Amino acid sequence: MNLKQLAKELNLSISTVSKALDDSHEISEKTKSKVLEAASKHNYTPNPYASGLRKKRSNTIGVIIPEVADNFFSLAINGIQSIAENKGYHLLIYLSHDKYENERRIVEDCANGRVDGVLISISAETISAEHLLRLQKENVPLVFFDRALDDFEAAKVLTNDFESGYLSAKHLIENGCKRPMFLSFSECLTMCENRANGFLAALDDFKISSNEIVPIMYCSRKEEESYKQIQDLCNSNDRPDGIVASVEKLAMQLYLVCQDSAVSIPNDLKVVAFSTVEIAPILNPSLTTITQSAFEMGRVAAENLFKGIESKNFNLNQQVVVIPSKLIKRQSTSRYK
Amino acid sequence: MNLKQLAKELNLSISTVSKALDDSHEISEKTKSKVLEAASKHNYTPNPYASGLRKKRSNTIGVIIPEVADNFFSLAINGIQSIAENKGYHLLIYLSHDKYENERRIVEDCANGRVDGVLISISAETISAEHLLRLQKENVPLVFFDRALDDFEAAKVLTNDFESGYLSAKHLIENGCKRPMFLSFSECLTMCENRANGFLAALDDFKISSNEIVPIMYCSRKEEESYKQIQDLCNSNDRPDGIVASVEKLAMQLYLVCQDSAVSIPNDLKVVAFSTVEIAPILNPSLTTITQSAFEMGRVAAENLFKGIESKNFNLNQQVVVIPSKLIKRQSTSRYK
DNA sequence: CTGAAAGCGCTAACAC
DNA sequence: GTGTTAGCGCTTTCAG
Repeated sequence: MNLKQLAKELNLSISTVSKALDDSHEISEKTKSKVLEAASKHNYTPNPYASGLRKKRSNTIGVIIPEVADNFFSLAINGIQSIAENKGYHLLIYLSHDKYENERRIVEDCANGRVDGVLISISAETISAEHLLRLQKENVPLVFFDRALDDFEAAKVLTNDFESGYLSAKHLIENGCKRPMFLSFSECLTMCENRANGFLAALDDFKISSNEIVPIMYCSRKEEESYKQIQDLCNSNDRPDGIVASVEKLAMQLYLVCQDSAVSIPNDLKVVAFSTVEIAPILNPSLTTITQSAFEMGRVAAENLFKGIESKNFNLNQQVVVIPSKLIKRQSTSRYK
Repeated sequence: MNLKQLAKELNLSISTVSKALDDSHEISEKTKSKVLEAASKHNYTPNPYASGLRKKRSNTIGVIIPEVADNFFSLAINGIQSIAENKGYHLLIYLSHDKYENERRIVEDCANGRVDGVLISISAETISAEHLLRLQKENVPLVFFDRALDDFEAAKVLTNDFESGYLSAKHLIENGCKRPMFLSFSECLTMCENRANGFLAALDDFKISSNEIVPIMYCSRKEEESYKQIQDLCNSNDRPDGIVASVEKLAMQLYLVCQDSAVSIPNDLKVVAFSTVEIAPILNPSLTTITQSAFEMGRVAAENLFKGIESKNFNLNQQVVVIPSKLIKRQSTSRYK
C-alpha cells in the first residue's frame, strides 16, 4: 500500500492525501478524517526511505562501538536509545571489534547519507582521524564518547580518566601497596593513557620509586595472549602487590588467573578495576571499581548529537562534557582479609 | 556529490556512470576506469536510500530484543553481526525493554519497508501475535530467536529449554536438595514455561513431593520488587535448599540477597542459573550454569533470515532449529563446601 | 481547500 | 557501448 493507491481509493490527489496525513492546515477536517480512516484501515505508513530521500533526512543515527558484549557499551547504548526513542530516531549499531580497518569501512558507510549523525567510541587501533574527516566534509554531525581522538576538534563526552587513574593508585598505596602496577589496554587510546598518567602521577606524589622500570604493562588485545601475559606477571618473582586494570575485561582475566594460580586477592594482590559491572559486589572477592556513568555518557552524547542535527547554528564541535567516575571500595583492596 | 554531478563532470550520461560503477559488462574498460577514478577522487558512493528505493531493498535488518545490557542478547548480536557484515547488511537495533507496547510500536516501524527482515526475541509481556501478523502480511521475513511465540508459525532458533530445566533440577536433587525451587521470570514466555516444566518433570521423576504448593515462584520484572521477593524467600522459614534461576538477572539478584542476608551458597542453598555470563567462574562462589550458545543462536537465526530474504522459494517459516545448552558444574551446587 | 507537476538520487528497460 | 526515459514513493512548491 502506498500513497498512490490510497489516493486512488479515496478519489483524491496524491498531494492532498500526503498533506492530510501530515495534518496540514490547508486540508479540511472532513477530508483529513476520511484520509486518516482509510490509512489506518490499510495500516498505511509512509515509506521512510522515500520520504527521507525527499526530505534529506534519514531519522537514523549510526553508533560505532568496539564491542557490544561489554557492560560499558551496552549501558551506553541504553542511554543513547532513551534519547533516540523520544526523537523518533532509529539506531544503526556497528561494531569495530577494535580494528581500525573495520572502523574505517563503517565510517565510510555512514558518510553517504545513511545516517543523520554519528556517535563513536573509537577502536583501540585508531590513531588517525582521516576517516572521520570524511564525515565532517559531508556535514555529518559527530560526537565521541568515552574513547575520543585527542587532537581532533569534535564534540566529546568523556570521563575524568586522569583523576580516576590517580585515585586508583592512591587508593592502592593507602592500603599498603608498595609496588602497584597498571594494566593498559592500549597505548593508542588517549583514554587509556590518561588513566595510566594519572596512575603514574600518584606514584610520583607518594614517592613510590619507579626508577628502574615503568610500572605499566601493555596487554595484548588478543584474549589468549593477554591471559598469558597476566599469568606470567602473577607467577613472576616480582609480582606487583597491587594492580589497576584499565578496562573491565583485563580485570576479569586477572581474577581468573589469580584463581587458577592460587594468588589470593586481596592478601597477595590488591585490585582496582575500571568497570561498570553491576555484579562487582558478588565477585570473589568483591571488586573495588572505578565506575563510569555509562548510561549517562550515552545519554549526553546523544543529546548533544541531536542538538547538532537539529540546529545548524549550534556549535557542536566545541561541546566537550566530562562526566566524573566514582571509586567504589570493596573487598579486593581491603587491607586485611 | 551524486551521479548527476559525476556524469556531468565526465561528460557521460547518468546511466553510463551508474553501470560503470556497477561493473556492468556493457561498458568499455576505458570508460569504467575513468568513472572509477573520478568516483574515488570525490569519495562518491551511491546514496543507499535512493538505490534501495529503486531496488526495493534496504540492505538492513531489524533486530528486536528486550534488552542489550544482557550477556545473552549482546552475544547474540555478535553472532548476528558476524553474518550481516558478510552480506553487507546493516543492523537496526531496537529494545523493547520487555514491554509489549514498545514491541508493537517497533514492529510497526519495521513493517513499512525500513528493513528487509526481522530477528526478534519477544518481550516478557507478549502473548499475542497480532503485531507480527502485520510483518507476514507485508512479506517481511521473520525469525524468532530464544524467545518465540509458541502458536505462531514462523522460523525459530531455540534451545532445549525443557530438557535443561529437567537437568538443572536433577542436578540439584543429585547433590542433596530436598526442596528445590524454580524462579520464573515470566509466565507468558514459553521459553520460561518450558524450563519450569522440565524442572517440574524432574521433581516428579525423582519423587520430590510437591503436593501442597507448586515450587515455582514468579518474579516481578521490576528489579526492586523481585529483589524483595527473593529476599523474603531466602529469609522465610521454609527457604528452599536449592534454586534454579530461569534467567541471569535473577541469579545475580539471588547472589546479592544471599550475601546481604548471610545465606551461604552452597551450604544453605544450592544454585543453578540459566546464564551465559563469562565470569561465572569468578563469582563467589563460582556459579553452576546452564549456558546457551548465544553467539551461535544469533548466527543461525541470521543465516536463516538471509536465506528467507534471498530466495523466495525457501520455506523460511518451517525452519525451527534447536541449539542445545550445556550444564556446567561449579561450586554453587557442590555437595560440600 | 485541492491538484498538477517537479524532483530527491538512483536503477533498469529499452532504444540507438 | 552509450544515452534516453520512466519510475521507485514521497514532499513541496505553485496554480487554480
